[in-house]
Amino acid sequence: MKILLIEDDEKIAKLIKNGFRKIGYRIDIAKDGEEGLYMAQNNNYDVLIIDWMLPKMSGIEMLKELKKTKNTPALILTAKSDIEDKIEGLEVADDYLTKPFEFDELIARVKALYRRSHNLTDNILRVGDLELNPETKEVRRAGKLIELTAKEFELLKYLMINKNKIVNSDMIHANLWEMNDEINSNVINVYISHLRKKIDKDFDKKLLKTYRGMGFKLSDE
Amino acid sequence: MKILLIEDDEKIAKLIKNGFRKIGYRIDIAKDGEEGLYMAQNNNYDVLIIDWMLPKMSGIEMLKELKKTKNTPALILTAKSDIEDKIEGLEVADDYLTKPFEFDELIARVKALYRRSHNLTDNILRVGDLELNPETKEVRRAGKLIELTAKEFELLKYLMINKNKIVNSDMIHANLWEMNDEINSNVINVYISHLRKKIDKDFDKKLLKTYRGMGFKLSDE
DNA sequence: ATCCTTTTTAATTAAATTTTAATATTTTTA
DNA sequence: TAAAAATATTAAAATTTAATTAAAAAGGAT
Repeated sequence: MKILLIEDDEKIAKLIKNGFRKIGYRIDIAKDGEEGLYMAQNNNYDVLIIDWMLPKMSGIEMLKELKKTKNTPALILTAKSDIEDKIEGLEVADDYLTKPFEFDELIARVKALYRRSHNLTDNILRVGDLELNPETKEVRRAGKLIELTAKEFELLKYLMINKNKIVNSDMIHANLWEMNDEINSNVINVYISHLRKKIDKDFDKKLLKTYRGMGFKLSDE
Repeated sequence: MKILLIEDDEKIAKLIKNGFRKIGYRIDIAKDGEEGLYMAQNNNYDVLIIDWMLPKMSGIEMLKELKKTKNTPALILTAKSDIEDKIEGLEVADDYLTKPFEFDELIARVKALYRRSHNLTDNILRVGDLELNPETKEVRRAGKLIELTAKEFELLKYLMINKNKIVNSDMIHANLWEMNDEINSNVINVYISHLRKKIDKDFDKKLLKTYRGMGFKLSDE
């Protein structure tokens, strides 16, 4: 999951970023409304978290502008005092949360937004006899539990969401690593290799295939 | 997809070139405005990427000149400082990007320009019962999945985009190979042969025909 | 701080695609 | 009909790309 946080207060930004990193989410940060708008327009984030009060362009303005062209789900952060008189602005947002808030609640709401927009109703992802439960983070093949590390899990989830599609390294990179992570090694190949060892090695039917010069595809055909 | 990059800084040029090669795009490089203009006028590129500051002729001048005769979509690269006072020049460009930029973003914008100019809405290409999905990179004939290598896929895509038209080896070469790749062999014939084996051999109706002295045509007539 | 696990890098090995080149086939035309 | 020209096919060489492995670095947990 890729999140864009638009928040001018560096401390809060860092705090939220670290919180989401702990649970394996990738997060980019924009420092004002304009930058946020630009980044949101030019990337495909799963969810936006936007502070109401921002330099250059308020969160609401920014979001109104964005929604003209793109429908990334967004959660607005507001102070209680703001909200009382200006509720109307919140209609563009998909959800909002008043500060101060519990971090767990922020996570829960972001997850909910993600699910809503991808219309995953807590659904288990399936490819052949391989199952992945995004909620419990359980992965099974032919009923047998498979243990994956966080990155392996994210990679598999990405491949499952894009099942039957060839996805190339750039797409994987854009989804599993943060924007400014330069990767000039073969991490992705290494993870593909690890994943194969865990999900395909002990089974006859291989689900994860390489398409040379094009990418990788997870499918049951 | 064929791109012309006009950039005098060799390092940056190489970087961009490699980035696009990774995702299977062909890219030629011009080192100054004049050379760029010449190459853009005399070839059919899908997209131009032009550095603003260039020896001999600035990117903007060059583009203004080009647009008199040809409407290749162009993206201008600028330093942030340039842009503030000279916005007016940017009107000739179809898009611009300020340095430093994220490579992913450049790719996304180039793709967007390409789609816009070709008004492609990511549609599945069809010729008779042969289908090619550029999104998933799936090729099927009569519903049956056909596996192609990267080059075979690109060739087929090119033929499908130009369905019912005779395309000759030079056109194919210009689109699937880089300009300075000298090919003095029969690669294209070899690929045509491979392609026939995969898409026509097992079927009665042959879709890919040779027109002696003229080229090849993919059609269902 | 230390240990353990995960992530990333780097080097090696393996494999498939791409290209070349030689040969065969088909079509044209003299 | 035979020779020449153009295209097809095939197999091998060259190149590129991916897989694997091991080690280093980074991150967490105790």
